[in-house]
Amino acid sequence: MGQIAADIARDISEGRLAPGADLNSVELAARFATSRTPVREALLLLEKEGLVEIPARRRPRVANISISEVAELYEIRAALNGLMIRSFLRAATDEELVEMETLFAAMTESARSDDLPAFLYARNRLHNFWVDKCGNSSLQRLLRSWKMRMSVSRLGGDARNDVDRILRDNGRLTLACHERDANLAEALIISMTKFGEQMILQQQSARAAVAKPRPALRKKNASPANRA
Amino acid sequence: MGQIAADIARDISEGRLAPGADLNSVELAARFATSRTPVREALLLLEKEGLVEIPARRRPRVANISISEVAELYEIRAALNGLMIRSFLRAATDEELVEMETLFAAMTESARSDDLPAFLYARNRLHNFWVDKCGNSSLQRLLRSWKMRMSVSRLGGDARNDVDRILRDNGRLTLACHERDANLAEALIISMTKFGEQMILQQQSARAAVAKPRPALRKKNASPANRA
DNA sequence: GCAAAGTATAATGTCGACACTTTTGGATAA
DNA sequence: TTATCCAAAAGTGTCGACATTATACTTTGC
Repeated sequence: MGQIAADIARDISEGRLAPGADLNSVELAARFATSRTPVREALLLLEKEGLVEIPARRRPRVANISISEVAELYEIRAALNGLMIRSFLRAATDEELVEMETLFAAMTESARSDDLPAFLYARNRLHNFWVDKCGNSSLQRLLRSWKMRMSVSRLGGDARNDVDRILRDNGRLTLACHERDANLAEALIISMTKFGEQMILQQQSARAAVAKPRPALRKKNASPANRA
Repeated sequence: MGQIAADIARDISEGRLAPGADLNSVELAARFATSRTPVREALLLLEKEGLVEIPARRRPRVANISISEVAELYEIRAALNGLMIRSFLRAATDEELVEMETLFAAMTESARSDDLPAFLYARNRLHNFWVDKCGNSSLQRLLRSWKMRMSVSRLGGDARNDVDRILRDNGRLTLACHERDANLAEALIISMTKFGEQMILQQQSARAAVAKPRPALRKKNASPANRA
């Protein structure tokens, strides 16, 4: 992906650019020390990824994912994750299964030492491992491009409460993979994906309750976030 | 989608632009009576859809889908179609099921009168109906954008031999939907999707055997197809 | 004081131009 | 002939400029 698009995508999915934030090409061009053309290209790319909305003739902004859309996306993601883990088990060598268990061990370890960032990182590594080794490059691209859209401002949060559950689920899935039980692995990852959806929805409603004294339309000066 | 992108996409998926055909932005800009900027935008869009390849600094060309990629895409498509038909059955009203049967009746009718184009059109209408009514707009977008990539030069062909099979399969699926048997419907549509894959692969190898006296690299004048 | 209308500012989408790279096609050498 | 090199032609990616359209601010009327 283009460097500019990747940068903006990261800013969005790591929460530095909130949903609705202004993405006018002039400011971005200045920020990236380039003309508007490559910026426009990047924004169009991100629009297709679903991270950005570009209403005709209006300024692009960070996409605002509705509750119902979250549900839609997670339903698709659950199905694709199921296919992914099946493909993984079909393609994986025994050595790779061992590698997988090493990755899970890292999760366990950081959970034991109460290191939340390390734990989330380890979980990511494990999941990415499955994706990378599933042997279906189109599926990889699809899942990766959606990961961004999903993980929008997910990290941090109050994931601490869920560490146990996440650890347990991933342990089960790792075991199922170890035993090459594709049906079980599929069922597990689908259930896990749906649990992830619940977490997102909770967070979203919590956020909506706290940070919305007003409908937030028609503000005087919009999004002072990226004012140098 | 942009008008230009849609036009080019149609030319590709209906076979007027063969895989590998040149898509340089100058000619396209002339053809669409515009500057290169909107053309470039369209090509980038189509690249993301998978219909076009744009090597850096080189001329864009119609994407060439490899055998293994076909397999990958169909595996994903099978899973998504399964989800789609489930979602359809969850969302569909009884009236819509009646409408569905009307559409299937049209298929039967055109098969009886040996009208192949009408038959394929009716099949498309039925399938699009399911997609349109599945109630998951993200899934709709995804399936639609892939349909193009799949149906690349599919129509016509020797589908005549397969009319019976297609009719039978769609009949079964329609019936399963009528009875709201989601599990059966899913199994059927997955099997149908895989059959579609077989057809594509057959056609592709047939074509490869016939139309490839040479590796087709380094030709003197490439693709005189779009010379006005 | 508040809403509506009007004006000024700012951003969009498209264009033609430019420097640089790839491709073409021919000239040269083996 | 066939391969290698070189110059001319063509194409790419990026830029700044422009007309058009949206937004922000100010003035006007109530």
